[in-house]
Amino acid sequence: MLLQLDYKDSRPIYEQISDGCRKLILAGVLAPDEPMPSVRSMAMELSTNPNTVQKAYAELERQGVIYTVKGRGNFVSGDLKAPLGARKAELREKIAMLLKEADELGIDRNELLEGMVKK
Amino acid sequence: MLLQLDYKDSRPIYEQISDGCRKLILAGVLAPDEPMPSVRSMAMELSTNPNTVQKAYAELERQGVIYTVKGRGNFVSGDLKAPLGARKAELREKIAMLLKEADELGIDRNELLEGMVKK
DNA sequence: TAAGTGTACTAACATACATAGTACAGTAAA
DNA sequence: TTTACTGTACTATGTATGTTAGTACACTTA
Repeated sequence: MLLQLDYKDSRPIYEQISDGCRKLILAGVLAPDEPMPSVRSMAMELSTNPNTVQKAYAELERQGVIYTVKGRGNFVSGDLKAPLGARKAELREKIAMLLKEADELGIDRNELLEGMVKK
Repeated sequence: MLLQLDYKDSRPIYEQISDGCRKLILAGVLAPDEPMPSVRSMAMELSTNPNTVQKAYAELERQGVIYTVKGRGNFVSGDLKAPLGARKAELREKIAMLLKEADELGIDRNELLEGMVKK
C-alpha cells in the first residue's frame, strides 16, 4: 500500500493524496521518471473516486512534482530541485509563523524547541 | 478595532475570531475578568452575524480562555495557566510535525531554522 | 419596566467535497 | 486494426460545512 487515507483527518481526500505523494517523491521513495499509479488504479487501491485522484495529480503537476503524458500516464518529475526548494521555503514560513506566535505569548524560542534541535 | 478579518483567508470566520481573541487574551492584551465585547456588538463591528461570533465564543469557553455569565456577558478567564499551557503544547506539536517532514526530505534542522533561533 | 446580555432554535443559501456515470482522444501491444 | 490501457472533460447528485436571517426566551442591570 503506497498511501493510507485517514478519515478522521479533516483535510479533504484529494489533499491527503497529493500531500502524501509529494512526501514520497521528494523523499526519494519514488524515483524520477518512474510512472505513478494510474488515476483509476490509485482510486481502486484507496477505495475512492478517479475524479478525486485526478484532482490530486493535477495539483502535483502544478507544483512540478510530476508530469503528465496523455495516453501514457503520470511520471515523477525528472528535476525535483524546484519543488523541493519550494517545499523547504513553505516549511520555513510555517515554522516562522508558529515561532512568532510563541513570541507574542512570551514563550522563549529555545525553551519551546527543547529537545527538537541541537543548540 | 480589536480584530481584523481576512476574507482572503480560507479559514472560516468563526475560527479567525476565536484564534484572534485567544491570541490577544493569552498575550495579555485583554486582562483577566475584563468583559469581552458582547456577541451582538462584536458582530456589528466585524460586519458579520451574531451566530458566527457566538460560535467563536463557545469555542473560547471550551478552551478555558473566557467564561460566560448568562445575562451579563463573556469575560476573560481569571486563570489562564491551563489554556496557555495547552496552546504551548499545540505549538510544540505543530513544530515537531514540520521538523519531521524536513527530516524525511533530508533537510538539516539547524539549516532549516537558520536565523530563527540562537544556537 | 426597559435595555442589554447569552442562548437556542428554524430556514435558506452558497460553497466545497465526493461519488457516479458517460464520453472522447491518445498510446501501446496483441 | 483491434483491444486495453492511459488522461481528460463533462454532467448530475448527494452531503457537509459555513454563513446569514429571523425569532424567541431567560437572565441581569439600571
